[in-house]
Amino acid sequence: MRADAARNREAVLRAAGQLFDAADDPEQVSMDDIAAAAGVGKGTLFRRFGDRAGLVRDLYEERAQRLHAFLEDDRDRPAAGTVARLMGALLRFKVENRTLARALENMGGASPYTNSSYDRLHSRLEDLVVEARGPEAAGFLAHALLAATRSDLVEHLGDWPEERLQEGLSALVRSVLGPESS
Amino acid sequence: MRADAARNREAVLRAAGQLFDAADDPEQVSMDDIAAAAGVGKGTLFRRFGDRAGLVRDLYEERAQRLHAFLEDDRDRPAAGTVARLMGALLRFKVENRTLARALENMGGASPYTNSSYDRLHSRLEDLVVEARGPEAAGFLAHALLAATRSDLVEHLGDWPEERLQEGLSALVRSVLGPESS
DNA sequence: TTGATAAACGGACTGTCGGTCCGGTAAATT
DNA sequence: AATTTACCGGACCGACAGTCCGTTTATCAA
Repeated sequence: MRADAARNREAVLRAAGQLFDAADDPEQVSMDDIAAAAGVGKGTLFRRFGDRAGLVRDLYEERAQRLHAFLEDDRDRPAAGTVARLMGALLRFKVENRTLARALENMGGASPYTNSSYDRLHSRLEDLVVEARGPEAAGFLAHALLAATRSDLVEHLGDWPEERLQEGLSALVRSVLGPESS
Repeated sequence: MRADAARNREAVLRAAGQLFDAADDPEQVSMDDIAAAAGVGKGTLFRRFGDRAGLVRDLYEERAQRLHAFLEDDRDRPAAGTVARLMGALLRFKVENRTLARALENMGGASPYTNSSYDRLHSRLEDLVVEARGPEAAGFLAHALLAATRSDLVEHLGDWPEERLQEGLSALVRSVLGPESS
């Protein structure tokens, strides 16, 4: 990748990140806005990212790296509470990246599910569910846990204090994995 | 409402229903398509339904009446298994109305949550959760149960036999409400 | 240093779609 | 039959995702 290309890629991701963070609704952020804010032509956006979904996915996954790094560190902590910590961290992430997460999840197609971050979370969670209660329905239960952090649900419950959401999530985790999982 | 207006309203809902049923992706169905299929001008659509979201909501709620009628009948059946029956019926509904449900849930804003069908399901479910395990986190748990039937999840799991989805849902219900809930 | 080459650039352009507007049409009412 | 008024349809508009192509520039070999 040529140097100017790499520089522009960074500029675009940074600009898009700021615009999504500042917006209440992902639809307020157009591709033209992003190009303008990055000081770049529109063609550059589409050449690099393919389409809007690609740009949003790349930005989301870049931000999700922090989350996955945390989960990696978490591997050598006590097993009890691992799922609770994972879900807690995920909710934090969704709250901190509300608009970007909504952009990703509303993109149509199977967008909430066609990104590597989701796959990684799901397979980790599935393993933990199997460990805690056996293989029966483990795949589905892992999806169900993740569905409880869907960003439009978080948005819908926007006037709840985050603490209350965390308690709800925690009750859900205890229900699915058993009381010793906290 | 004038007679021709009522007639056109019906024609539009019927046409829209057929188009969504035939489509794989809600975005394949444009407002122009619906107007043309209904034999009606575009203005008529927007005058009656306000915008695309309004039309989709009205159509969805019309179809959901069957579901709510079933849930009403279900009130005088044994309490054990009520939640499981409700969730099962809801999943059936989502499968039978896959594309329409995706249209509703992807409409942006808090669209999956701003329709009377969701509110009714949520409050019924919340009551049942309170009855089974007390008020703690009941509201959130009811949302979480409903989130497990999100139509894009159903879509993502499109190659699972419906039976397997039902089993997963059933395992989730037993976890949240206790084993005597089946 | 320079010249050739291919990658990258940018912004004008296109097609589509949701939503509006308004001159015409026909129900309803007397 | 005349009048009113809600309703109709489709031409029109603005916005946006995505494309195209003439121009620029990084790279590298001579």
